[in-house]
Amino acid sequence: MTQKEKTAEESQQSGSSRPARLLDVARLAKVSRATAARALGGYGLVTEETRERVAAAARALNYRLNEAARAMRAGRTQVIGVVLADISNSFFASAARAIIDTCASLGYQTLIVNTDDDLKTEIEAVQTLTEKRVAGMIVVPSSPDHNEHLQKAGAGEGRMVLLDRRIADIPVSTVTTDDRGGAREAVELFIARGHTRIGLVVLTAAATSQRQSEPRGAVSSARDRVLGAREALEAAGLDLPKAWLRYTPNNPRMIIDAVTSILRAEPRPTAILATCEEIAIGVLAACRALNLVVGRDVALVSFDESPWSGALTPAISVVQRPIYEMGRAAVNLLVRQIQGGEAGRDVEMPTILIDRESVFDLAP
Amino acid sequence: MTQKEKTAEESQQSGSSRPARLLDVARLAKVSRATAARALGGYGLVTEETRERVAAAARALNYRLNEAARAMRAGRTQVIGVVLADISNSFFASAARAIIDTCASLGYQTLIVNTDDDLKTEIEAVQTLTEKRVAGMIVVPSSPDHNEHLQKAGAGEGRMVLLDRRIADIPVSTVTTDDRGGAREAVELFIARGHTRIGLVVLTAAATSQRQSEPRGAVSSARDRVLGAREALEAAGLDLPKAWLRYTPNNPRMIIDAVTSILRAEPRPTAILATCEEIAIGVLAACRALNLVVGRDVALVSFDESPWSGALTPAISVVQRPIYEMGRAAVNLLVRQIQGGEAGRDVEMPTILIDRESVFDLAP
DNA sequence: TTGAAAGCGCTAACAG
DNA sequence: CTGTTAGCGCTTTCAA
Repeated sequence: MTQKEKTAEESQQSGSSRPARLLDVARLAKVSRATAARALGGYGLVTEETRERVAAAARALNYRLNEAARAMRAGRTQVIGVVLADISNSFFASAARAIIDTCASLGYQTLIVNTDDDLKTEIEAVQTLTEKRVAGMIVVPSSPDHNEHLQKAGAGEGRMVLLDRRIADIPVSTVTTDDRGGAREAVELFIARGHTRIGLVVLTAAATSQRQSEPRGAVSSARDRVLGAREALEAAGLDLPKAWLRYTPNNPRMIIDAVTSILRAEPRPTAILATCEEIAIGVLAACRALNLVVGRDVALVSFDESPWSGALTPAISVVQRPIYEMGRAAVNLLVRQIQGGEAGRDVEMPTILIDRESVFDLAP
Repeated sequence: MTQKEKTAEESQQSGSSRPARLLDVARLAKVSRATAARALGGYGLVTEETRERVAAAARALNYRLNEAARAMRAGRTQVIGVVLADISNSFFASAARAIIDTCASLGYQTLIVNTDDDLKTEIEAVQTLTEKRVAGMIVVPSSPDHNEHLQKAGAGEGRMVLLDRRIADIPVSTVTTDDRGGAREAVELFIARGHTRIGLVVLTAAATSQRQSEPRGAVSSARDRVLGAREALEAAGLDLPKAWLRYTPNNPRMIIDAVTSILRAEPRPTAILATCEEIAIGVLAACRALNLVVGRDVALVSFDESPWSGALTPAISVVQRPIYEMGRAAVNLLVRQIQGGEAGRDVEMPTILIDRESVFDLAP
């Protein structure tokens, strides 16, 4: 025992002393640090007897691996960063849930950052996560145009997967849903029920106030939903006049105003496609205020299933997206990149139209 | 230039080389590591000129601090761990939003773990976070009884704050709301409107199926709401027969069953207090199925405001909790502990009863 | 005002 | 099968 290392008190009192290090365990078990590491880490060759002695020592000292040290040595953490607009939004919350679960099952922890769809915040977040040496990140990009920061981070050591929104010309794999197809089906349902005056309310952080034309910087999922709706309308020879189309930022008051202005048009649409839950809520609120009844005066389909949708009267028809699966797929793609180094392809998941009661039959 | 350290290629090509270290910056700026650290870290004494040279070098090399190394040296990370039941649940999602925001503004990142209110998962989560050397954690405890793991983690280096639920006999500061008062006010509102048959549906992970008596291990917030409701009933000389009380786990089907069985009682209650959003949704669904109309046949008050509550017809009256403020308070308490070492007191925040349309007047 | 050097706790290459 | 040893990148005395 000629070890010259600093003598740490081998006290077992939990409160007073600093947490035990590997060295302390090794000492108590009367082995070297290397052996202790092998025994605890379950790699290399160690006698069963030694292993047990080490395990006992670790238990006695209440030893916990110092992840920071391990991360430093490995040059990388077991952490995956998630950059999204707003965790309190139910879509992102569900996606986060899936991401956290999947990460946990693969031995990763999850660091979450909100951007409020602000590009500057997003750029900072990506930098911070890079500094933290996360193993990879999952990003819901706030802008379809600006991607230098993603390029830089994704190209380097850190792996990256984009979620929910595509970005042009960037070699980063992306998990999305078929928003276009979902919107198309929704509008086709309206048309099949006899609706010809169909309105569309689009939520996008790119708009600063409610407006009739697509703002610069609208994100792919929002644009795709408009595209899909237009496709279905065109196929049926129907028009989408500006009076029935609104883009609005995510603000309850402005959403209600946007819906209201559509419903005040002459003639007013008999059906509205809401591009997300917030808009659907706005449609409900606006109809209430205008004394219109959803499911009788105004047909409604909304993107994204919510626990409320099916419980309301009338039950709201929705374009359901496989949110949990999206989050899981993103993590799997990312981890495969981290571990295998393979590039991974883009994934586009199908939507499901759940037809409930909010799309009434418009007698011809 | 007789530095004997390994020569790292000082290439500026972003893709090929490893990220620049402090040493690389120091070399390029022709100073020592210590000086470079001082210049970049903004502490100690450095000439303005040197500082600028270092800054320029850092920029040129696209230098990013290695947080893992810093954490290892400091023995602690700039990360706060959050252990909660389910991030996809809107209450926790909002709390998480507040926590992440507040952490970010104070220079901390946020690691989130879901437990699904499972004690074993919670114990593991606390251990993992301890291993990661988080600066502190915010825990929504899944059980009012088992606290050894929290004691151990909270007593040692890592600081801790409990959120939403109290635990007996533990020296850890806690942020809660006045659930008892909130429930009391809600029931008082029912009574003021002439309701005397008042039902109560309580969500608790401690129940494995819907039942009429309080399960072991129900969490303080759930129990307090029952207590508060009972207080108001007693004060009015009213009874709470078992037929009008149900405890149910968080499962849509079981929630609906619980509500349905109450509404099938003879006589049936004219008012129901729902202890959370999930229950409120269940009440809506059950009423739908039974052809009862909320706000006319059944009065409803629910805990926790949701964007849907005010948009529905009838608009749902709720006991609103200051969720964002709770999360913020928890972080502030925790960070004060981390930095100042002070113990920090418990915080109980008030609720607000928002009276909308779901509590109708019961003519005498 | 700057530099040299000693570790933080862990892992892995190499030697015994 | 086990031990010795050399760092990972950073911060921080202590000396110059």
